[in-house]
Amino acid sequence: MLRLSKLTDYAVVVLVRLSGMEGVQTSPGIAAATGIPEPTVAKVLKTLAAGDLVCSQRGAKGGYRLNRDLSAIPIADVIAAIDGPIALTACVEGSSTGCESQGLCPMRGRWDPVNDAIHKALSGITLADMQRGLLPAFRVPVHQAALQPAAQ
Amino acid sequence: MLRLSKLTDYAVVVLVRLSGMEGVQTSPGIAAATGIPEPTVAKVLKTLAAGDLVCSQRGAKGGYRLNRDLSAIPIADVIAAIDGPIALTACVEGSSTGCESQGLCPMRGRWDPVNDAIHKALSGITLADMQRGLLPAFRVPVHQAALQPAAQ
DNA sequence: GTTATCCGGACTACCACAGTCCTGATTGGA
DNA sequence: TCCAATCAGGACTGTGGTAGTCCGGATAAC
Ligand code: FES
Ligand code: FES
Repeated sequence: MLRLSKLTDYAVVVLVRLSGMEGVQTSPGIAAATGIPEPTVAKVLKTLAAGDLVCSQRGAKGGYRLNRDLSAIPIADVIAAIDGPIALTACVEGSSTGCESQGLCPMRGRWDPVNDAIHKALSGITLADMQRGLLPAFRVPVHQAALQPAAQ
Repeated sequence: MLRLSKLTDYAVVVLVRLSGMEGVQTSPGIAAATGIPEPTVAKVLKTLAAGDLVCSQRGAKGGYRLNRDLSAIPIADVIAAIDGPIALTACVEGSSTGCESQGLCPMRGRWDPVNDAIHKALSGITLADMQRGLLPAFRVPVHQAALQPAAQ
């Protein structure tokens, strides 16, 4: 299904929420604002901090703050921070678990360009792009029939 | 990691192998030629047949045969046949498990353009492209046009 | 000193995937 | 006619990664 982890979805929500305020925001505050469980928000934020997407301030009155503007954060960075480097298959470079049939597989290295294409695609969309159209989202009725991916 | 299943990798290998010969080929034959375990090859072929990528001939002297040329099979089709419809997150259309916070999540529907961009990228690369290693490197359609969920 | 917050990790439950195998249905040939 | 080869479709199990939670410790404001 080519699906990315749910944590990445949360990360986008959290990052967009972080961009709204100027000062630092705490994990419980973001959890309350987004509806995501608090421990999960903390986990996401810690991972994002490790990926240099947000910076943290410890101690009382501490919290998290965006490191760059939303328009400077491509989705590829979020995915890489949460899910690790983008590696479609076990055979592309950068994958931890090497492929066992690298010696005789005729497709060796063939996935690399595909992987690169996806990476480029995800690097071309920033969080600011995703945020666009966010305003009416609160009152939009439940409606998901915009796309029909089963048209292959 | 945005990884797709290993079965999809096998499927590409199997399909490329199928394109080499003219007549039908059996599961054990392909397994021997590719080094992939025979039951796995059979499973992949059955799934590909269900997706109309290959056609099968039952009985003695039976086997599998490509339904279209490699250049007419985009990778998106292979992924869709093996891994199901491309759905990055649980919130995009086509996902089986709906998102539980659809009612109040501000990011609802925001992943659809991203998903569509990936789908377009994968539809622009065919198996023939992968076989040759020559890729239309700049056919990655991720620009402003891809962000409008009007196409497809 | 106390309190609020982040840090880093360990921990478990769960589910999708990978891989195998079995029982039929179909077809060609002996 | 009967048999052998082959696909069809599912059931089955082990494994690995993900989701989510929790704890003790470090840090900084008050
Ligand atoms: S399957 Fe890994 S190199 Fe081909
Ligand atoms: S997390 Fe599913 S709609 Fe936002």
